[in-house]
Amino acid sequence: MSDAESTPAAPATRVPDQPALEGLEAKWGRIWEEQGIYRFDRSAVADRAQVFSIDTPPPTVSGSLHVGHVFSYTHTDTIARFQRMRGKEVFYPMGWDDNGLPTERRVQNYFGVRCDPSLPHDPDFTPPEKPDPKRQVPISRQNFIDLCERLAQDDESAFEALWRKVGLSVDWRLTYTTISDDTRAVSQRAFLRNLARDEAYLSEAPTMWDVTFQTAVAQAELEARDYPGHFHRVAFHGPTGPVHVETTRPELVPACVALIAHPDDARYQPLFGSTVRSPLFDVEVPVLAHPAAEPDKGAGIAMCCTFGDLTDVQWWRELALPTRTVVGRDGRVLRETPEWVGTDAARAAYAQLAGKTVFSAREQVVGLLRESGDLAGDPEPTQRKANFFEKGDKPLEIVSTRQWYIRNGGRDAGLRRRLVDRGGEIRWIPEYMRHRYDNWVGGLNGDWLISRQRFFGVAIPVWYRLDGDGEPVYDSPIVPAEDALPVDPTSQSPAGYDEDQRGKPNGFIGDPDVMDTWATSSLTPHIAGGWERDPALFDLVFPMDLNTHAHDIIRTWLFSRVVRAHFENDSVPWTHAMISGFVVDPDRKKMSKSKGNVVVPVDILDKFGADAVRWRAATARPGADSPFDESQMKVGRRLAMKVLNASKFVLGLGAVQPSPSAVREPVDCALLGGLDVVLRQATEAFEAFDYTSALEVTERFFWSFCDDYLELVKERAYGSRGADAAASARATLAIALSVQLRLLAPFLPYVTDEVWSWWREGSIHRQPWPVAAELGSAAAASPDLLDAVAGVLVALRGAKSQAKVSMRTEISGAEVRGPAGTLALARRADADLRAVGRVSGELVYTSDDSADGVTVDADLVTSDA
RNA sequence: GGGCGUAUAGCUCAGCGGUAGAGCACCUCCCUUACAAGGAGGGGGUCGCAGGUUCGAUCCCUGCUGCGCCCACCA
Repeated sequence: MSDAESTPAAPATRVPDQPALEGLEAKWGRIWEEQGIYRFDRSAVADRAQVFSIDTPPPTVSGSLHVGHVFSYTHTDTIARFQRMRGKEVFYPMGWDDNGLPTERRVQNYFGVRCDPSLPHDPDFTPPEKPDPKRQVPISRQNFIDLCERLAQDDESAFEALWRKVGLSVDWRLTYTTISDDTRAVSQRAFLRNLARDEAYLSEAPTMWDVTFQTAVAQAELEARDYPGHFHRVAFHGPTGPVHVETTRPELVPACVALIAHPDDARYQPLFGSTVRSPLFDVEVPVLAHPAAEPDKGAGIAMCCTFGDLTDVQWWRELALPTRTVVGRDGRVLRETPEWVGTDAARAAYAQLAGKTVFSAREQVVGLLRESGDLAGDPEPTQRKANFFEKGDKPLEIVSTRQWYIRNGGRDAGLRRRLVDRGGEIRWIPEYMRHRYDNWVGGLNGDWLISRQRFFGVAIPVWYRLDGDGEPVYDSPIVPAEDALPVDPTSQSPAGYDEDQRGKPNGFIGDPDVMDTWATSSLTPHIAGGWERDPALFDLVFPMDLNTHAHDIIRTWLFSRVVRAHFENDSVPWTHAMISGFVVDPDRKKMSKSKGNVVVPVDILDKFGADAVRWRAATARPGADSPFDESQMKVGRRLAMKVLNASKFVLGLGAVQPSPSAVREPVDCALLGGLDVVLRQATEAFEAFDYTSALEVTERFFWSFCDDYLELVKERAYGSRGADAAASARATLAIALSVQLRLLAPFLPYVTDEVWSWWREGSIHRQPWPVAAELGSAAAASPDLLDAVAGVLVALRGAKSQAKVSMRTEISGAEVRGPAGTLALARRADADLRAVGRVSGELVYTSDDSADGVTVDADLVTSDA
């Protein structure tokens, strides 16, 4: 068969005998880090056009990463790797969102402590050994913040380890956190600029308030949830008899400031302008008309309280109603009897509510109303929606507080329109995600509330003068110089004041609040890109090229960055937004801890390997939700294994020299012709951020390369038909392997770099993306020939399979029937076909243009024949 | 109630004016010296429903229905 001439020379390769996926992640993770494969090298960059910069979401480190995160970050990574191979210098930082409420909450549970800002700092404090969540130890603000930082660092290490395992090609030198000094300075600087331009302002107003965390929350953090309640038919005492309202919140009767019906509602028109008295509390309230009242809701007349819901706020504002607050910031009825509760009986009734939670107060009021005869009938159960803080578990109250806001168009149609237009400057992938943005921005009904009454966050960098009576002067805050940032106004004094003037008349106080974490993460392009810290860098990376995350944070993170870049840079923050779907459970339900259907990424990575998980992630198109299914991971694993085995085989054939000039056999030309098509399609898809199609087209080619082409030419590559024919096969195999490995590299970074290292120098991830020129003149060949040959090959195998014999079975001769065109092509590979089919005799080609495909009539040489 | 998406083989998804595709699962076969976490072959679909446009519709249009997500709905 093979003489000395045609036996492949010992290849200069380092192919292991038993290639395996195990261990690749540790091995390559280490090498990539040591060699700085993914480093952003600005010295290699002459201008902005050579950079591809990515704004990737800083995960909340106190939370947990789930498979959906792995998918979404992998999507980004495939693009990053493609762009890097295309010759771009990729700016791909990772951030950790470690400030804010989630970290505080985790610290409280983890260490069993709570923050009491009135306590002094204890430098020797150590957290309790056995945290008791029910009896949290009160500690000072500084001690609390120390614990937050400590725990965040642990969490960040764990997250980084996971991302490294996934194979994200981030430059880990660029990592930022949202609580670092640098970030706090950026966040405060941007805020001060907003303040100076009147884009940020302080205002006392009714605010959505979480009673558990005792902080204000923003519109974007609201979540409407079903909440069981009862309709109570309650009688107000009118001039001509009772006026019944229906309410789910009878405990707010003492907070009632008006009854309101629709101006056209004939039932109540006679009452407009008159007053009624509230039951139990005997407070006189007007009956008013307002178009927001809905005649077909409840009794058609509503009890307006300060504040039961956002409609109450609207009425209160538009009808200039008084404020009668009865629910405090702790979610309990105020202990002190309000001055508007006048009569002895009313005061006695109020006393029974004072200090109770709204829930207990409600029961109490219902009892009292029943006794007084002001409750008509029994309360009717109802399921209603109530607004919750997305991280909270009690319905929000509305309380009037002084808060900082950043304008976002919620109260300014012109600004709102400009921000919608900004959305139009961004290329959305998929396109329809733009609607989510438009809907959200178009539906805003208030500015962005950024202050939080919490501790572990970026301080609002302002102080307030105290007047001669020690009262704060809120309308002219004292601000620090930008070069003094970051500042902590609760421990540092403003310029021109001494610390001993803090809290004294004619002295100052620091703003005690911190900014919400979104107020800081809205600046990630600025934080990562070196805004005002490294202007040359910022010019190279901003506006960034790509933003990616799942669709749930379009309204928060995405929108807030658009707002900040609009104000600060008069620009979009990035030119492309690629939005991922969710990984949902097999029933297409959202994964959540409470449902117990969360898949832990580490488990799945350990079980199938990073390449397999990445493959599965890449099969989820942008925007599309993906049901989690382990059997899909197996397919990715099989592909990764196939890459190892097929490569080993190809290299073992001595196919190591990708020299296009040696390619002359028709089948070989056809293969490269087909690869040329694939190369173009994959490149085009990647350029359009369609990583799924890039993978699909590459993978389909790769499988047929393995199943058909490789089988077809292996005998020839061994030398069965002489040196030139062998050289043609080997050159083709080497070219095809080199190109396919690079096409697969963005998806399977571990196996492809492993295989690359067997025969080439350097990391595959720094190789140029393949181009048609590498294929030589064969690229122009039609792939049809290979398709025709594969058709005959399938028919030959089918004949054996149908006869239930081994594929090794010899065929003494066979008749191949099929369309003339197909047969003419197949004939050109007659020798290869006979070799792979083990046809000892002749293949007779009989044209039959009526045939659908190719069929084979084979004479099988069986042992017992 | 408004918006968006989606509906193709048991499952996950491609296709998108010209006689239905892939992978998984299933069935049959093959231990073949790259690969048994493999290989080969095969069965399986009136492309959600009803209209319309067209020579022709899974594909375009209209309506309906189911599912999912976002928003609104707290009297």
